[in-house]
Amino acid sequence: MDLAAWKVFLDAAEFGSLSKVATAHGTSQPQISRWIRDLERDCGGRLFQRTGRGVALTEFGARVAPKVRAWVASSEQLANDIRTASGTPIGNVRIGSLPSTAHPLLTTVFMRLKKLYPLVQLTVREGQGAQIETWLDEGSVDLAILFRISPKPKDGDIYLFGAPTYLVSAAGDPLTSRATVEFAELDRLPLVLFCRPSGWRNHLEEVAAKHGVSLNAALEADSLGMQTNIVGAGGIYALLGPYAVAAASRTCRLQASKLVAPTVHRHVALAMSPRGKSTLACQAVMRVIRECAKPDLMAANR
Amino acid sequence: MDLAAWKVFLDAAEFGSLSKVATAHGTSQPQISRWIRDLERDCGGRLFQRTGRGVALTEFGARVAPKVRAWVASSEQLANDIRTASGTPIGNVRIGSLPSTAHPLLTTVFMRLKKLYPLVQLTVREGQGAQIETWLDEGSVDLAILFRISPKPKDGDIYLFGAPTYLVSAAGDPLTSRATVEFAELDRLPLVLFCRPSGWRNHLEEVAAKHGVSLNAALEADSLGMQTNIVGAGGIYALLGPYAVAAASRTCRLQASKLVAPTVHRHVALAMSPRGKSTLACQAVMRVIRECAKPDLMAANR
DNA sequence: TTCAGATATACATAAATTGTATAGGAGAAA
DNA sequence: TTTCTCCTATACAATTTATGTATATCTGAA
Repeated sequence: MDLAAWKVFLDAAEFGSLSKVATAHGTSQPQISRWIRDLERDCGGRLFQRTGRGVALTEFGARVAPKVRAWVASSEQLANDIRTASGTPIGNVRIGSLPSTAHPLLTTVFMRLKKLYPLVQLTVREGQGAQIETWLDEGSVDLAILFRISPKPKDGDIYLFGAPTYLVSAAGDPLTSRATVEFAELDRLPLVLFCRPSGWRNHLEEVAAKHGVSLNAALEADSLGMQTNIVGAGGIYALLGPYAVAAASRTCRLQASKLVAPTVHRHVALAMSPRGKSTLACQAVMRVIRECAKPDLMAANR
Repeated sequence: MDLAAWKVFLDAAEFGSLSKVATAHGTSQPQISRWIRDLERDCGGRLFQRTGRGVALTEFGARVAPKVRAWVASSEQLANDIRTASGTPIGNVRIGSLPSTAHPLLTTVFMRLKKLYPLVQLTVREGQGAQIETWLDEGSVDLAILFRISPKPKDGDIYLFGAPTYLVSAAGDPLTSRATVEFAELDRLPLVLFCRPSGWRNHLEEVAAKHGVSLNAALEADSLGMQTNIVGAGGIYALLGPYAVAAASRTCRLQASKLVAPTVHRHVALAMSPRGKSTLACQAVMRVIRECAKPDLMAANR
């Protein structure tokens, strides 16, 4: 009764493909093939029918799948119970984060965590907003740090701090030489924007429409590095948060001006996966993140 | 959540000693030590307190032990369910057997089993009567083949066939030259008998007392091989069943005479462990054993 | 303080797991 | 039907992991 192998079995039953399971688990396809073979050897019967286009549960496989599902759930429940009972946060916590906030916030979190809870292991995946949300829903990350637009937290989200939006250009650009720039000035300005679908992109378009401003998406790029370099070359502008500006400034000589009238505000939020197991380790990481996100600490790190 | 490791944990909690667990599992002590260490690493807390005279559960260990016990039970339950659902007998079946009946009965069983149910793996342990009963009670064997004296089966035992008792001597001995020998003739005869405690030994003594015969235990030996060789050297007699006689005859030149007036009868019985899991494999093995024990087949193999 | 009995560690060896490359098959499309 | 494509299974080499032996270390008892 190998827990990992049976979890693979359940995944394979769901995906209908060993290759996809291999990708999802970050391993090779032959490996999955062997694990399933071993399970079948131990059971004395075929669990899957190989169809040349993937795998499908046999009648036997379908019969045991629900029992296995229940057992896997109870096993993970027990693992959590034990770790909770130990009183020491331990285990792996997976965080999905925006590239811009990964550093320095998560760097600080990591250092602090190592000191306070050395047994907690952090896994950080970087991604764009929509992808991080997908990860959260799938349960492939436990926590996420992302932008929220709504002024009030919901779904158990915790708002860490607000993030105004800056118009970013190459150094020396007259438009961004002042401390602030009005939203209306964005009209027909060549912008590099994030690819759709993006909640942030939608929000920008909405605000623009409300103010009769037409956004000119000269380029769509999800890569922050690419946005940065394009903007650095001059003649094109980006709309970024403070972290992204700070990070980008280390690479190119840039100049940023705060967007006002209206200010476009986002919130950096800490979100939990709805499928999340609320382990001690997870709680500890959340606690540390909130501590590290205190404004005074942030200022010191910025 | 490694099932095997947690079973070791439970055993260690019961025995209070890693060394004993190692012996019971047929592995080395450092191995057990490492498994426990790994469990403790994964849990984030000490499960055992090392006392210099073994190990004792910590408060934490005591707290998780019942949950682990329940989970281990449910896991094994599931394993059985799955194998039963497969419809194919599979898995390991452990049989405790008397040395005398291990061959040829179990040899035949093994061959037949391999043909009918190739996925069933047999583990045969040989031992004396009392030890086999211990194994049955402990659950360290699933099935046992042993002697029963009572004329009627009980406890779910299945009687395979009757086994009369023979007086065995070296070849050429006048006392055993006839086909039968009367019980009364055993009086003061130098005998090699099985060690106490032994149900068989007790039964012999009882019968002897009832007939006013005094048994002379010139030697007590549980080893069948030793009994055989001693008897083969002459001047001393043994009381054995037909299988033992047949097996011994292949080693030494012996002569056997059936004990009568009264005949002392035992039954070769198939017993199940009270803690036994009635798997398909176990049922298959029992079926095959009963088939192989049919008198006509036995005669052909004798 | 010494001794007996137990667990932990070091290291060499044996075994298993894993990934890459490749072969073999079953459906889909022409 | 035939070809093509996508997927699973197998061979093999390299690495990692697990295991046993010998030994060190520790704790409680006399």
